Amino acid sequence: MRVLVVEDEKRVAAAVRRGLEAEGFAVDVALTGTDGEWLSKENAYDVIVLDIMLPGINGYRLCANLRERGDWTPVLMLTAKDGELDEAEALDTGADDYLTKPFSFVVLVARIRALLRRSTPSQQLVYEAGDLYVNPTSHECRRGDVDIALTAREFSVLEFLIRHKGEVVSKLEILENVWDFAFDGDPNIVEVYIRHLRVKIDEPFHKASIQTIRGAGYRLAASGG
Amino acid sequence: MRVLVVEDEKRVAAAVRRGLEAEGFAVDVALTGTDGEWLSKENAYDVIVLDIMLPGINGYRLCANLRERGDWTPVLMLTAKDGELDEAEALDTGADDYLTKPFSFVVLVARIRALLRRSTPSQQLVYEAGDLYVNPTSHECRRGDVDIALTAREFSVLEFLIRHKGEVVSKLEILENVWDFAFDGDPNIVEVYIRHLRVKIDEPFHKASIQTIRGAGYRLAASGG
DNA sequence: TTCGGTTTTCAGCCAATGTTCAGCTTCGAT
DNA sequence: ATCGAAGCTGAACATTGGCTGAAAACCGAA
Repeated sequence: MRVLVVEDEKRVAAAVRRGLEAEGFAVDVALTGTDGEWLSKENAYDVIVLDIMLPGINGYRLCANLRERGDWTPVLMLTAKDGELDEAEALDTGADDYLTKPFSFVVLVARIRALLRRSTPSQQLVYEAGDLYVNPTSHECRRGDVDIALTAREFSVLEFLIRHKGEVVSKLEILENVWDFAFDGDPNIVEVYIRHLRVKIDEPFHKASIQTIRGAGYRLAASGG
Repeated sequence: MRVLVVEDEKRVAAAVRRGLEAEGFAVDVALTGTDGEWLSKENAYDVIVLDIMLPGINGYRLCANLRERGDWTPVLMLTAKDGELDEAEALDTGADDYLTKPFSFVVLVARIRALLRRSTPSQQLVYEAGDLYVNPTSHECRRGDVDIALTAREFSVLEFLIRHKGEVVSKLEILENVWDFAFDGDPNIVEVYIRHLRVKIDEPFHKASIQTIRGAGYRLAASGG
């Protein structure tokens, strides 16, 4: 799967690239609208991630140009928090979805997958570890056949853990992937959410699927604890 | 795998080179930012390790220049303990990760591997020596099919030994690789940890996989003792 | 605006881990 | 057989990392 990222803030570009590559996408980055336009003509991408504010050609135009020449590659627009983007305008120019900065990897990847699913149906992702079941698409979580209600954050943390089941993931990795990459609060928050998850998905079932590896991080037992 | 190390403190540069070569990387070292820039243009590296404070072009600039010309080789930034690096700034210029001095080889190598894994997913490393099994990714250790719980330090020491199974490794090497560069405590600590490991991975199984080579160091039997 | 749920901060606590140390044992050279 | 160096060991001590409950801040819906 090839993704083109057009984004001038290097930091965001690098972060997005990292996140997507970790997911197994092949990523090209363009730092200006002009480069982006050129790359999009040269290559066939499966998705284009497009910032609005760009040197050279801006995101709206670039997207409009694509559609103009009959290129219907799914486009995901990125936009700063306030104003800047008029949702209507984005969708008018032919974008398929948009995302407000700052956002977390988990959300970004989810949106991209959603776009891909539209163009290439099939393969809906669900994760399992033992009798633990997590479906990001429908936002469902179950242990055996007991439904478990999770808040958005709790869900993201669990999703990240289960995607890496059996591996140790450090608190920092969790923080970087689940929170905005701009997040600079107390890393203790990860511990707090681990606790919430344990209370919801482990303790009632007398399980211990979330293990602490002191000095290294946490690990979700691949077999469900 | 080719690594470029740009670092002006000769001592650190030499240490890093040694450590990485021992890991099987091909290492080029540049002592100034200018040299580093030139080398990075001439050759295709898999990772670049970049100090911030450099004569000639500094680390930030060098990294920014790379990205500017569309080179997205993973960059790991090195930084002195306090101030100097603003994490945000490092990531702004397009670095993929950063590491605060002093750091240990094991950590450095782990970070580099993590970066490589992002660009080339899959291949998770596990080590074996006879019936002894060590998996750094999941932080698991097993003798036969008995799980063994190790602390972070113990694990690092064992990881180092098993990566060099069959070879004699000196106490100093262990110290330099597992502890921080700057560690200046009692070298006896290595003996202490060897003891801990023997108690956990050998004695219960009536094995003697960690052998003492008097006057030279230790050796983990390649056949598992 | 108020309210309830969610997210985040905070501070104290506890236990696991890391480190030092001093005395002991083993080894090998003489 | 003796001696010194190297290594072993158990215990004491210091430090850190992680846990937890509660309070504060935040946010969106009514």
